[in-house]
Amino acid sequence: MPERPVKVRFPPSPTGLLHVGSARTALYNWLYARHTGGSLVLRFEDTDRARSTDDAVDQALRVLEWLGIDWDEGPIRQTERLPVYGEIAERLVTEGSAYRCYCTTQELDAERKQRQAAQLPLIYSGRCRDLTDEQRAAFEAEGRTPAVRFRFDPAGETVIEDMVRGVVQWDNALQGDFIILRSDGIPTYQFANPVDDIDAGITHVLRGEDLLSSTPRQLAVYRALGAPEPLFAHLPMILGPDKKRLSKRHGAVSVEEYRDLGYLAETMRNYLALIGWSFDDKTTVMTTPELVERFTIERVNRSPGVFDVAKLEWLNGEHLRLLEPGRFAEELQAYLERSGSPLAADRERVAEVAPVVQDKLRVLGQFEGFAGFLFGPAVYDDEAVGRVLDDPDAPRALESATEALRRVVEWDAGSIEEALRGACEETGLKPRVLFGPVRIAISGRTVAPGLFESLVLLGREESLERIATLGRRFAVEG
RNA sequence: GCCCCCAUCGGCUAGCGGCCUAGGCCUCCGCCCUUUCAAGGCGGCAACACGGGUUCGAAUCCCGUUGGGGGUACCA
Repeated sequence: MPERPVKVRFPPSPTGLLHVGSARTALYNWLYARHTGGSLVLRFEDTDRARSTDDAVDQALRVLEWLGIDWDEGPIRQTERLPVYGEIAERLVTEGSAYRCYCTTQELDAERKQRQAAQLPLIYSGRCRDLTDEQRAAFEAEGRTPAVRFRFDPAGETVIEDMVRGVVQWDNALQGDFIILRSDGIPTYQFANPVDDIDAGITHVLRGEDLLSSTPRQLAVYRALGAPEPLFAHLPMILGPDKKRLSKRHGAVSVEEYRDLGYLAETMRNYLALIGWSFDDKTTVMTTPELVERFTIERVNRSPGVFDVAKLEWLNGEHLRLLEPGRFAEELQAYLERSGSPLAADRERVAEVAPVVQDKLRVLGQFEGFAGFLFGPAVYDDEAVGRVLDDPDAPRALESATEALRRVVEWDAGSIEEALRGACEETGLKPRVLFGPVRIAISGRTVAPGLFESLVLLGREESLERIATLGRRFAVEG
């Protein structure tokens, strides 16, 4: 095989939301193209007119953009190239590599049922393989519109050397003649896919393992057309926690959902790369440039992998912490805007608060609940408040904290900490006993950013106000 | 039914005949730190599916079994 520069492609069918499995395939193709200095072609396989939608195309484009996966050619749509497939199919018919098939769906179904019962492989019988001109004319006269079938030579076997699976072979007798052009003239995947790959000069086909068994048919098209064959790399499937094919049943399955939950694109690239590929025995957290530099097909593994949200979440925390503080604030702001959060309006505040939450969040979506009290009135969690009300030391804690905070001269984290620790000594209360009620008083919850930083951001007046408000509840309820 | 692929801790994986009393990461469980939570530090539980071979030696090679996945469409 002559050396050609690497050219890969990502050909989703726009029939729904872009799945994490498809995204992983897109990522691998992109990483391979970038790693090798090759190019990536984006193509929408929309020959299933019933299920393909423009919305799905737009959505895929948006996801790819968000993921930072860019392409060098396209996007092209197969429905824009219909005449091309028609011409090539016609050529194959003329050359004898394909023929018109007049069988109806009902006839085909009946045939299949028979074979099923006889425990035979479910392939087309070849009934229309060698029709005479008279027979064809008769069918036409009946009003039947033919589909075009590829004449698959049943002799011998098809062998490929898959880049991840090694040698894989199939008995050609078990392939059967497959349809390349439906009776309405629209090409099938088995045909349009290789035709486009040939036209684009694709050198490597990296795709999901679910497409492995369609390889012999596509290769047959390459051969019939006398085109140079690509190298194949079939990637392991991504499974749900129950080891079944990942689907909506398993929860979030589209990339967009993870984006909306507050995952970083950087995290998705890192995580997706790790299902089915590894750099070595100890590297987990990788930036995208590192991924590009390190990605090779040789290290792609063969076995299917389970999509593990827990690890994805952990990894997102890692990437959040890796962000330079300014970038973190930007990501946070962008996320809040995109998700329509009211907090997004106060950009300055977001920038102020960002530093105190950067090392605590795992996903950006936690921000509102975590730091919302710094943007407006605290939302009091009943359980947290109950904890304070049940605490016999709480009134004293709130009181002494109030006094200490009143005395603070410079309202900064250091001075506040000093003052509150002083209050601990005066009252003899342990830090956790004294700080706990204060935290709940100002934030409404037990889980929040650092106490001192929060007090600084809230300001003295508001802080004291909130502490007093909670204190008053002892009079009423306590 | 038929064809193809796969098989290491609960999950992601390292391992490409001796370096393996099987390593890393996530999860989980302890402990430490501490201002709750988170983060961080330390430690722990936990796997070569099974059965035959080959070999001086097998997680690594071969065969079979079992299990899982995919395909078998005028879907892609």
